[in-house]
Amino acid sequence: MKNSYSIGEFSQITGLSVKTLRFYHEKGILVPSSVDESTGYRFYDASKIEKARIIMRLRQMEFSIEDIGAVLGQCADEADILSYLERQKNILQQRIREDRDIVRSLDQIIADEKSAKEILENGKFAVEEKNIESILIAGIRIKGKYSDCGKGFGQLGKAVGRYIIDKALCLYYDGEYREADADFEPCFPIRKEVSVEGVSIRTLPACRCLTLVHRGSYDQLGRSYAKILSEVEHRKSKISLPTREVYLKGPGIIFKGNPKNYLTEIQLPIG
Amino acid sequence: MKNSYSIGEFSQITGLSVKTLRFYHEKGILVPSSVDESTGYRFYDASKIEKARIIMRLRQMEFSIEDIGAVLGQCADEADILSYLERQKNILQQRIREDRDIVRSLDQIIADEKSAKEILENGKFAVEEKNIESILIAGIRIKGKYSDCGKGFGQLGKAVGRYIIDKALCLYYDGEYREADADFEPCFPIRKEVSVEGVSIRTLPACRCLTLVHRGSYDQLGRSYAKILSEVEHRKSKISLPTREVYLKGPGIIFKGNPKNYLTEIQLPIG
DNA sequence: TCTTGACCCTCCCGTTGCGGGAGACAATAA
DNA sequence: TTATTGTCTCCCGCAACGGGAGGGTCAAGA
Repeated sequence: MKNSYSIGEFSQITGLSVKTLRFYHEKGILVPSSVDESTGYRFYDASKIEKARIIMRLRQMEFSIEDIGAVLGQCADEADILSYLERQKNILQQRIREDRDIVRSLDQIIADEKSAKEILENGKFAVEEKNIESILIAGIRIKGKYSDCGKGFGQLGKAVGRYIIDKALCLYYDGEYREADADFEPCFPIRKEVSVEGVSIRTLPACRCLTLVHRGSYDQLGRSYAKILSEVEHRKSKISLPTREVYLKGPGIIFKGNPKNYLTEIQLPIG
Repeated sequence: MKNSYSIGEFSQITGLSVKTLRFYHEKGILVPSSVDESTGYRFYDASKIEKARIIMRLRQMEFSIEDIGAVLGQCADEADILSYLERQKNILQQRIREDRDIVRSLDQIIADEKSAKEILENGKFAVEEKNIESILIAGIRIKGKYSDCGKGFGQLGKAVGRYIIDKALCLYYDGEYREADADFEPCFPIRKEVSVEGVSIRTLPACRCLTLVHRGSYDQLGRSYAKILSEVEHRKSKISLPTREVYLKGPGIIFKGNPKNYLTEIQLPIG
């Protein structure tokens, strides 16, 4: 058992690369026991093995070199570094929270795209009668032009973005198309009741609906309305307000995409 | 509404810093609509605003510049980038897992240190009679020298490290001190039954014990044993095997610390 | 028309924790 | 003695910018 190791041997022993050892020397956190003055060769003794182990442990816990320097300078016992440990823990927990938020958005986008793809491939694009379940929603009621709809979704996103669990929809309180003074309500299904100024949170009741999935840009929606309304007339059903549009696939969060592939489900509650 | 913005105006509009815009230009992911040949001034038109927004969204999701370049080159719709999104999600989930593991270790160390501090300050260091609850443990039984104990803990750490929920302990199956051929079992309390080759997983039954917390290095343990055994004799109690030592504070995960502050609870089960 | 201040340009350095490689000595083996 | 490792220092690169130097450009007021 020697008590003086060259940098290569010490690297073998500790598992730290030669480069890393030189770097730690430069940073002053793991200084060789001796350095040959003429050759500059570094030599480490056994006591440095323990120190190297400490540094590795701290690095595994994502401590910065600077922090490790401070810790090694001040502490000899774990009790001394409690504050450092807690700070590190907070930093990591913060990063976990951020990463989780991102993963949630990614999941949302992925799920949305997959279901849209499903519909595009297997959808019938015909009038159907369905039961719609009740959902908890957040909405902002607007009287004005349909083009203000986007603003409503923007506000909603800021207000309850964290709680959205499904695709955007819009409620229409007029029985007919209106160029101006339309009465409608952009909504998001949410997973939790929260109270936000100016946002209505409530449960939309279950209902039986005639539905039709419209494929294409929004200015072509009229055609699909014509189709579904002719079916309503044929059945002599009565529509109750508000009617709904569910935006199965619209301009995405990242890309606007091609309007030809937009999917919108028209839902008309009947009797 | 102009349709040509200087880099400063465009920076105001998009919220991206001038430096960042120049950087994105250099990387080729957000190229100005025109560059004045003589002055080098960059000019952006309205179409770039949307592109800037896309880039910001992707950056928020921690996509690298390189990936963003690839995405922008190949895709125009979210459906096209599903694979990228999933890859990104996996990367983030992996990081979350790693961070969580670190946080767990940190928590463990913090909790251990705090409870050790508590004992150091308020401990009685006298023989006490206590009820010990049953615990699920993982152990490796060893016949040899007490100094092999550390190896056992090492193996256990590798085998069930993820499931450890409390301080290390050791069971002693000999009624007396043995220099060689000692029969003992290093153990960790664990939170989950797992099966590992060579590791015994079982529930240690509850029992009533005489206990004494020893403060100091392990080679001084004999004194505390003398103290507690004299109490046993005084009470005329009978000790049942195995006896236990719980390592309340020993050489830490990071620092070895000062042996004078080590804390070891001796537990002798009585009739 | 001149000046002033705001704006823009390029180029270089710094960040973190190393890894890769060049060119030059040093130590060891055949 | 030579060949092969081992080691040294110095420099560049990474990712995604931020800071600053030193210099040219633009629009408005005097």
